[in-house]
Amino acid sequence: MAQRGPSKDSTARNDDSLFAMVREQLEEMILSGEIEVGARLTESTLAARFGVSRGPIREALLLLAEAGLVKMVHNRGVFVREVSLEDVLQVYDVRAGLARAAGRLVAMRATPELLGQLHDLWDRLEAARKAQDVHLYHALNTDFHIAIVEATGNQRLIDFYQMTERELKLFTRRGVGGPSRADRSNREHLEIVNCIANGDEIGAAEAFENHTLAGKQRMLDSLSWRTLS
Amino acid sequence: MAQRGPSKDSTARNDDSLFAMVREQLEEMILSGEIEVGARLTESTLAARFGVSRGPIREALLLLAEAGLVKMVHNRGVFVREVSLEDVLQVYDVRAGLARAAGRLVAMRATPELLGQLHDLWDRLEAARKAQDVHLYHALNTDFHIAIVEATGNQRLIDFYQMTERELKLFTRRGVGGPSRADRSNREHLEIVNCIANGDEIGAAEAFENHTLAGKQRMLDSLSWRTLS
DNA sequence: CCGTATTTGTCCGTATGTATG
DNA sequence: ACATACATACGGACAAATACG
Repeated sequence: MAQRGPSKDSTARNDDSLFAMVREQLEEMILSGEIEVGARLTESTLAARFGVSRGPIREALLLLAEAGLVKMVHNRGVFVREVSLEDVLQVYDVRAGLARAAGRLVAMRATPELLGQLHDLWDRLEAARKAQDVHLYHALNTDFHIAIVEATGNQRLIDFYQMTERELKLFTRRGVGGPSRADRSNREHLEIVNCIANGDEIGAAEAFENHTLAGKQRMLDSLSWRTLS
Repeated sequence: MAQRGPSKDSTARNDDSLFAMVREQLEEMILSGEIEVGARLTESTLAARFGVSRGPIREALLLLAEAGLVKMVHNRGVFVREVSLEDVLQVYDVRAGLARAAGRLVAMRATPELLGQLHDLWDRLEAARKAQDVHLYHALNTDFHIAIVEATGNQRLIDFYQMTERELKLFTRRGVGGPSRADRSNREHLEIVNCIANGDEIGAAEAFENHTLAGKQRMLDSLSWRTLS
């Protein structure tokens, strides 16, 4: 009897293990908003939904809890974590530090390929800004930051940054709005690229750090704009 | 039949769940060196050792893998991770960024209690330095850094810093040696404390960041000293 | 306040995949 | 290269704890 490999009903992917697959799918469902914030995740329900046993489900939930996406309460269950404004502000402060490290490291090992990629991303950011396409700008903005962080080749830095990315996405997925001041944001992007191109470690570190802190402030501004309007 | 609560043979602690208890114990065994680097961790063996089933063992191992202490290979097993020199250097770079964020944040919310604690730690560091007690200095050094990071009240920053702490401990537990230049290290500590006391955000950030990068260099120096001697 | 139902936490059995002689 | 042995990955079932009526 086929005890293994239940053939995965939808979006069949041949990943390492079942719990890794479940983890990815659940993460996507949570971040996309398919599962609402604060909702309860029942193991047996998920097991039926994914067509697997409760074992892999438990393991996936454990990893999601470690990643901060869900909260496990002993003998009570797991719930999608609600990220408060204070949480987000703290995450931004951490990101500022990570960004500084990334800027410093990437300026030491800038390749023509990376600079080309960044310039390309900048052009598309500029286009999105002029077209006032907030969603596209936001997506490209994330890509730009990730590209720099990944270019450091520092795996822990990449992991940490991705963790903050997930947490921020969990917060902002209910909709970012308001005037995002993309003009200033993209000017800062350009300064970062220039510092990297010049091999200016200190400048790149400072620019990326300040860009992150400015992003924190911009998010606060756009939030207060929402409450006022 | 008592399916729950197998009475825990040694060092009985009443924690939340079995997997949390197993995780703590295993982490301690790995970091203390009771389990050697590269060793294989067999589920059934651990299950017998801890007096629990393989379920909680799997979950604990999963968390340890996420923390970077062990490495899981699909359908092969889990092994205590070997931390290379490159890994450690990368961790130091990340810590530099985290330290900068911590310095900036803590200078904004310095309390007399914290300053008293830091001054006390500094005095003890100075005593350990003069007594040339390398082990004590190292332990106090860790306490000093942790105290600053925890004083930020930023939970993610604290978590990230603790992760780097574990990874470094996994590397240096085979013995740090050589001339550690504790005189310069503690001078830098004093500068950090002074900046915090003055509410100098930029200075504290810069001092803590540079102290971390200098620590990276000092570790490199002490390592080359070992290979030469 | 108590009984019942649902869910979590845990244990055990079995098939698959890898390593070894 | 083949067969055997062992460990992992998963599925299923039972007891305790919580939630609800």
